[in-house]
Amino acid sequence: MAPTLQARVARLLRSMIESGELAPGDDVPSEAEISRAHEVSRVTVRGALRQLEAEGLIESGQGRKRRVRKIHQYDHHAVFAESPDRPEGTDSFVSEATSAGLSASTDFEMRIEVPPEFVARRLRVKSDELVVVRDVLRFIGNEPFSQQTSYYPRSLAEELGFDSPGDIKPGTTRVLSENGYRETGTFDEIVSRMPSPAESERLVIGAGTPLMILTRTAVSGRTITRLTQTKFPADRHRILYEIGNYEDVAIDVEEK
Amino acid sequence: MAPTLQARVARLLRSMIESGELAPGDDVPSEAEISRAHEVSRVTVRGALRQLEAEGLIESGQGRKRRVRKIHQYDHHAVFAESPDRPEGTDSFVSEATSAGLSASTDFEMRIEVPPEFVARRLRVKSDELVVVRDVLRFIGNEPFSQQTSYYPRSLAEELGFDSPGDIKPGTTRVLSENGYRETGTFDEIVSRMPSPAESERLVIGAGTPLMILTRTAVSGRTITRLTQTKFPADRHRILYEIGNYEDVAIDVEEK
DNA sequence: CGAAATTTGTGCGTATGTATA
DNA sequence: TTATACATACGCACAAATTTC
Repeated sequence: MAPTLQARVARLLRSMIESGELAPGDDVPSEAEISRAHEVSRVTVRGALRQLEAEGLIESGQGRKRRVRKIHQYDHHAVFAESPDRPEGTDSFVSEATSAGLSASTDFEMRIEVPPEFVARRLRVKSDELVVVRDVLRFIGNEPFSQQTSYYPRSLAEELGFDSPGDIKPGTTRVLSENGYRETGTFDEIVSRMPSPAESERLVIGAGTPLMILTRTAVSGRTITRLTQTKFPADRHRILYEIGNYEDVAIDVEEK
Repeated sequence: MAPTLQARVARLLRSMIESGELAPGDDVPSEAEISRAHEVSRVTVRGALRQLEAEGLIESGQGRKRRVRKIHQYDHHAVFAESPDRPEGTDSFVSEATSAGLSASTDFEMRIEVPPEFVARRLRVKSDELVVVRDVLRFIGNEPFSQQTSYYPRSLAEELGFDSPGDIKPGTTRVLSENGYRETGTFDEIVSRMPSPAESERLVIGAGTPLMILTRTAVSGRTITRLTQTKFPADRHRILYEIGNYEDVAIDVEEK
């Protein structure tokens, strides 16, 4: 069977991107140009471009020229990211970003609410029991970077005194650790899916880029201390797990 | 600003899905029906449906009715999946699947080739040096499940005798382990992106579902023993990391 | 800085092809 | 085989945002 017109146009543009003829950041030819050059209707051209956008290769917006998407790459070191053994008052996020010469900031919010069903299940609290929620939206410059929501059993938060809306700045794992709840185990779940419109807006996610969602349930001895769910726009993030001893060999992991 | 027509239609259908009025597996009303009911053109309806498809909420295909997507969920236990301490001749995949009453199978292929650049870098071999490649495509029933490619330094493969195209069935980590290369450390990278057309075809991935890619570099003492890259269609997979001791509390992690 | 040109987004109509039911 | 439903493809017009002058 012959490939369709729009498939042919898409393949042509795709190969231009993959070969580097169209480099990240470059303008993609306009709909009109492609239409004229290949003598196809604008509908056909849009069909082709839509495919490339869905593949995450290009980005577009009303009035803007289409561009070949460029991808940065931030690393989330899952094993160490929330370690209590780091300088006071810093997130792993802020320290990693500033050391790379980037301006990082966070929006912080705290509230007490009835937990979503899946949170209640993992924290083993009754579904009508309240939990303390800490919400962090992280930025690099003006760009949203990740969004994180943590849930704590209310009893635990009360015991350690972070149940008041007065906010305790970064370092809840540290507070837990210093009060006899050092984490002894973590259970991480990683899934990926396309963002909802609300998530797209909040995290400024273009079409064709998925969300990675890391859900960590942490344990101290026999106590479940927290559930933290982090949403990462997948075009800017990589999640790393360094396990065991690999330091003798220094694995080289730049890019891709 | 007033939302556009297609945005309104999309929002309406989305809320029907989220509320459960349209359940997973249900037929979505046809383009013609929606067009008549809301008195909008078919182009507008298609615009709305395309958004929902890009969000991964519905699936479509020429001639078929659109359906609300249903998602299974298979768990990849990253820490234990490739442990050498499992019964001979099984992968974690086959054993987990068959114990759940599912028919699992694999397509296996072995070859020797010049490694991609990122593989050479991680394995620390010269980019013109050959590596042994083992390729596995896993199925549940007739449905592709995941695709995995492993790379081994040729010298190591020769030493352990799995460098001939004669194929060694599952259990390379076991062979390594039994010959003095028990893994002492792993370095995992997890990224997510939309699949290329080739990947979509091979793994049968519908529009609106991302790929999760897990790249593991394994180390035994001072030797880098392998690089394994696994591609998971994100609608059917969850990657889990169980770290430390959490067994006293048995975290409840069904669904979502 | 403001106006004009460009570019993409939305929206209508119509027709034909093709896979599925 | 027939009917249905989606995919592709053409034409046109205007709106909205950005880019360029």
